[in-house]
Amino acid sequence: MATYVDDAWTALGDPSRRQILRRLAERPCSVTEIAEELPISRPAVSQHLRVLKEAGLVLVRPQGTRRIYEVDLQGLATLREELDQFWGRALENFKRLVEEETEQP
Amino acid sequence: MATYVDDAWTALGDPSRRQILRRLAERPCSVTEIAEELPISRPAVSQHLRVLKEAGLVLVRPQGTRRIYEVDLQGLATLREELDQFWGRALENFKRLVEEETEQP
DNA sequence: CACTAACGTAAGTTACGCCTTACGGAAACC
DNA sequence: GGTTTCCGTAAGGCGTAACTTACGTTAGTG
Repeated sequence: MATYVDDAWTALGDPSRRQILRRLAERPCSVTEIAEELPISRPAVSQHLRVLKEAGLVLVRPQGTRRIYEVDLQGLATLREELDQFWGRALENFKRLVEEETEQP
Repeated sequence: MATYVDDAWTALGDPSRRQILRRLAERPCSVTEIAEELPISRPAVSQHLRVLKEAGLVLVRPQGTRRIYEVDLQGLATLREELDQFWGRALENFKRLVEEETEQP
């Protein structure tokens, strides 16, 4: 269940994909629309969207000949939770270490 | 100021680096210590730690011949804030779209 | 002062990810 | 039915990131 999200981190490792996702966060739009605002070709955008889709970060909604992509809020929420958990654990261990140091200098 | 964090996302794009960071979140430890638990060589770990350090995700603390690495809570917090902002914006736009649709079907 | 342990870095190889062009298919429009 | 638009995928080139081995350095240890 969490194996899915690990790919989300890998997906966000690419600058172009982060830019695409940022774009989709503003409003859903088509492939061509995205490609026009990026310095890469349309097929390249298609491939990035495929990766983002497999990572559970975007959703597709066919509309005529066009395919409207949008952010998958659920996938994004899962990512946020994972980062939160990680952050919490790091903070815990940090506090614990500080306490141990003050107890035994 | 935010240029820094963008590299953090790239840094977390690598599975080995995520594993290293997870390890450091449990407790700070040395390079050799990390390498022993990973399927890669010690110099490889060194290189990963360098990337994580430049991304502002880890800190180094020399201790004798060893170098103790630990999670940089500040860098991690910045990352969390960025994700939070992004998530908030996506959620806003989603709500807005739903409202627009219900108003004009 | 050797000797060892722990580490960073350089050099080199290799594998993989990103991008391109080219092609084929599905839906609207005439 | 022909044409156009929009899109996904295949094939291939290419840069680079991730790893390895080899070496040099620094700090403890006897």
